[in-house]
Amino acid sequence: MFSSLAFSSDHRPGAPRPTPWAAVPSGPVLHFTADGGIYGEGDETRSFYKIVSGVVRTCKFLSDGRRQIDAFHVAGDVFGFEMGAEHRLTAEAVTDCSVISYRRRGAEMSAASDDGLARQFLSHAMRSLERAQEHSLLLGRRSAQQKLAAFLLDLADRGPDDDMVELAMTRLDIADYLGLTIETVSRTFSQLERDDMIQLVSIRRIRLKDRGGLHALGS
Amino acid sequence: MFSSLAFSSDHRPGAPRPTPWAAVPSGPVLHFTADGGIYGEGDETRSFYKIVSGVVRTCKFLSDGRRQIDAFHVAGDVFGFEMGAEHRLTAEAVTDCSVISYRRRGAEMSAASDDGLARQFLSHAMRSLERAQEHSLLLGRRSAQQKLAAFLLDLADRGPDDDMVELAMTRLDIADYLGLTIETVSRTFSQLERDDMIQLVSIRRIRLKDRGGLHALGS
DNA sequence: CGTGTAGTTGAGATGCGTCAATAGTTGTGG
DNA sequence: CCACAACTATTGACGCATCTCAACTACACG
Repeated sequence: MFSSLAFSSDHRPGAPRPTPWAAVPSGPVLHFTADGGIYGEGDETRSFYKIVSGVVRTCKFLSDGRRQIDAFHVAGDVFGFEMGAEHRLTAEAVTDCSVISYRRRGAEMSAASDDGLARQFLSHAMRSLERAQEHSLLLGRRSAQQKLAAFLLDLADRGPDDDMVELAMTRLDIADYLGLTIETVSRTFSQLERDDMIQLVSIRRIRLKDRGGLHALGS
Repeated sequence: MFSSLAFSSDHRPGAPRPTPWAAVPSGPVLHFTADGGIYGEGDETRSFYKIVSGVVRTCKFLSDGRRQIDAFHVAGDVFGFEMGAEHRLTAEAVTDCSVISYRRRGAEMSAASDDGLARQFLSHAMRSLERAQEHSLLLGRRSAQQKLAAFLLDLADRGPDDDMVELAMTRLDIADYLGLTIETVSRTFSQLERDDMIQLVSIRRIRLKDRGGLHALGS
């Protein structure tokens, strides 16, 4: 099953969402423009963040410039929470976005006195772990078609319309998330359209015409 | 850097290790023989485990029988700790091994009253997450040579001898961990030997002849 | 209406998978 | 100690999925 695909949100439209980190003193709301950097690998972990609006990617880079995107984060998601002194990933805005920043020190002190908060952090970490493990299965053992199908189904599940997907990210982002090249992503979209499983309505809009078929690809 | 490769232990020989989960009431020590199942995906999470001796793998299966090994766990490592009611992975003994089982209920109750314990769980989850993310980078963006080189260097780092690696697992296990086939693993070992970077002393013993070269492969 | 960026498509190369044969290793029983 | 079976690993030949390089197209923005 492709229940998660290592996205960072369980948010479903209409589902009630607990107010996270209520006890953590929050900092200002920050705004970033598309492709703007939020923090880099190795930066000091002064804060972590919760998205108000927009999409954020967290990723790692190889020395040759290639990139592996770890996850896409959407409204309500928390990212950048670390135990160590440095961020292990880079965070960048995929679209224009607004995020609330929480002071790390504040969170740690709160956790020391607020047991429920420690629980929330743990719960968050375990959900992230689950997604990372699902993502490993996808990266290690799936074909390009299966990767794209799972990706689209996952996006559809969290969007408002079950059959229409709005892509916030470029083909390059998708490729770097799925461990492919942009050419393979593009060709595979075209192939899925020829197979009548999807319709490329516009460059950033995809209609799922055969969810059953897409799901079956990943058997 | 290949600092971790998603293995589950930071243990270095001789390094002091804190006694984890001291406040959790521990159950009996269990013994498993090589290739024995410890728990399966979907099993109720009654317990989690700490390894006394031996090696354990945690993995997921696809419907076609293919497997993605998530991590190899060695003495001192904790595995099987979950938030949900069911295990999301399968755990199997790679070698004969002994593990201490901890009752989940006990752990949760302790965490509710023991703040330090909640912290330890969080710390464990964050380390697992870090490894899973490193593993995703490896699976998504590395060649077979780079995967094997990183794997060997990681094993060497945690073994007693920096230049000699003892493989507890079969080629199939290695392949399923790195997202390859046994043939590719075997061929790549042979190629690395031809390139004078390693020596296949015996089927389960590999001498690293050029750590610098191996490291450089992953640039 | 040009210019730049993002996406698509094609042709060819290649790395890894698949299938198949061989070799080595381990365990068992005579 | 040897013979045999079963399992594990290696090697080769070949095919295919994906990557690479390159040309072309579509769209956004001045």
